[in-house]
Amino acid sequence: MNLRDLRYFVALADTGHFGKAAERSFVSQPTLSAQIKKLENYLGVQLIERQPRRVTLTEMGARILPLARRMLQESDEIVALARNEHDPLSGKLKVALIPTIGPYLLPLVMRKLRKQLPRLKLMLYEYQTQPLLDKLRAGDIELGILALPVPLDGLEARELYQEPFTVAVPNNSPLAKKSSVKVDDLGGETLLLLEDGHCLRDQALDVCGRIEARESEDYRATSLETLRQMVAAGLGVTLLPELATRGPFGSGQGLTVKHFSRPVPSRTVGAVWRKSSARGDAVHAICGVIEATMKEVKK
Amino acid sequence: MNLRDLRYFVALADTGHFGKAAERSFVSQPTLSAQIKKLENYLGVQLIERQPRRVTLTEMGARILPLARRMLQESDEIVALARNEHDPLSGKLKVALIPTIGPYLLPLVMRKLRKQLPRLKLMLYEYQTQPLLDKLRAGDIELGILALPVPLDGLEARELYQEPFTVAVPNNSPLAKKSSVKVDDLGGETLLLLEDGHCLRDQALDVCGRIEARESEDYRATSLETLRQMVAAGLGVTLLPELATRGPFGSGQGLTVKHFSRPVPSRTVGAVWRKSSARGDAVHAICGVIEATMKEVKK
DNA sequence: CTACACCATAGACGCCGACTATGCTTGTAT
DNA sequence: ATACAAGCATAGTCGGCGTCTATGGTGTAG
Repeated sequence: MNLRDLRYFVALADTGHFGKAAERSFVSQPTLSAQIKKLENYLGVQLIERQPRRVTLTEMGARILPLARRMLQESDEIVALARNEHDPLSGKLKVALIPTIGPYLLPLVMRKLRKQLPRLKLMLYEYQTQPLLDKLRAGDIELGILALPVPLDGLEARELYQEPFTVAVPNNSPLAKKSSVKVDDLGGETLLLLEDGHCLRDQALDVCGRIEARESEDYRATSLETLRQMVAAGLGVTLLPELATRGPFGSGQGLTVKHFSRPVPSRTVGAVWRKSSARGDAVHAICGVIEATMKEVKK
Repeated sequence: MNLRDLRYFVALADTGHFGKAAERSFVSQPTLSAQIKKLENYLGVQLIERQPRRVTLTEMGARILPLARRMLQESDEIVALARNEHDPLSGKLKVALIPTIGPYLLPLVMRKLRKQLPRLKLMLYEYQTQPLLDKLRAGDIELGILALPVPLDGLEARELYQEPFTVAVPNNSPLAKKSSVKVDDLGGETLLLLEDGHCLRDQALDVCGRIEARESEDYRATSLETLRQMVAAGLGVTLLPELATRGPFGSGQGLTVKHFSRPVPSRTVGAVWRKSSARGDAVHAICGVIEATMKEVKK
């Protein structure tokens, strides 16, 4: 069966006239005639009664007509659905961010994202790097924002911005008063870190690898906020990504945030998506907005 | 858009594998691949994400999938509807009979019709000849049972049986006692007739045309039953079709039914339908049953 | 009775969808 | 690390279906 035949049939039922139905269907009369006959043949039922001056439906034709109409309407619905949302920058898009980026980056970019990509409905999730990559590969999410590099198998990545690390120290620490802090100055300090699974933990260890800072064995923070509390309590120092020290998250309450002097250690924040993803346009649009926002923020 | 493409799409969504979907659809893998691509192109939307080891739906694909399924299901419904009732001897069939035949013929044939054509749902109507022919031509009914001949424009007819006329006389009439009655014996009698529009009226006038029976001016019966009452009341005599004198409609209650001696006047009862009707098979099946029944009855 | 309206049939043609063969990319195994 | 296997895309070819124009056949109207 063919949708085209159903269209012919409906046109014929509407006009009651082969010639008019053919005209309305933009085909010749013999074409429509033959296709109707073929449809009848296929169904094994006569749909149309060819009366001399008029064409009417048989009982079976009358029963099939509303079904045919519904099918055609649904076919139009599919086309409309696809064509209307044909815009690649519309529809739902599932985005995941790692915990050390999400809460600090989103406030900066969400308003701009909503404004510049108003038809894109972002579904936001928060996963650590490994689960994020798993869900990305499984197709559960479309885009991940995390710290690069990560192993890319079938994935594509785009760097978004460099995020310097800062060091958070208790107010009473000697470091708090230094005008400039170098990585080497952290020698001998107790280093507070996030629990396993957070990439920031590995990045911090990497930054401090060469020096003699010892990690506290007793505490493994579950979030940057608890980590901040621990520093303020004087239990040690920690590295914080710069975005986590902005706005309401800055110094204060027993804690001082110091920027490193050059060479400033940093991490690369980027976007990751499946190479096969159908949402490449939307992904790059989002990346563009984030990049632009971060360039402004740096100024 | 093509239903075939939707079938391919659904198969692909079900299997998540081009090769398997092609196999399930009984086509080669490149064929299915190309048609899916064409469908995506037509809709202007990517439906499928081709991941290396697996095929998944895009968000738009997931939204379209249920619509596609519904369409295919409805297409199957149409086919099932047509194929199941593909039997020409099934479905509704609207049949009209004239008032002087219906009430007397139907009791004789209905049981046999129901038995031999059990899947045919007869919708019965009663109209006088002219309205019956009008409704037949208009397509409101499919089959008419009436007295032939009638003007056949685009109609087809089939004779079913000969129905002799009988004469109904009051018990106290001299005719009631005669062993045989000829048409000429009706000379001088008051002839009671149905009102205008009933063909039986014209047939009776035709039978009695040559003789000197005068029609009663005061009464025009609206049905054979009132006519019978009028005869029993001694107001005159009338012609009755034989079927209207059988079983519960015979002599009695002040009325005697006399058969004519040869040559017996009669009328031809037949079936009429549109030449273009799609229900020729059913019509002829019904005619066959009526014919057979009437042959048995005559014995 | 002739002319017209209207659907069906005939014959030709172009395009779509099908196939086989092969290429390309990715993941896997030795 | 290299070779193989899996899996979808591409290339090239072919047949059939849907389309057209021209014409036939039938019923209606003037």
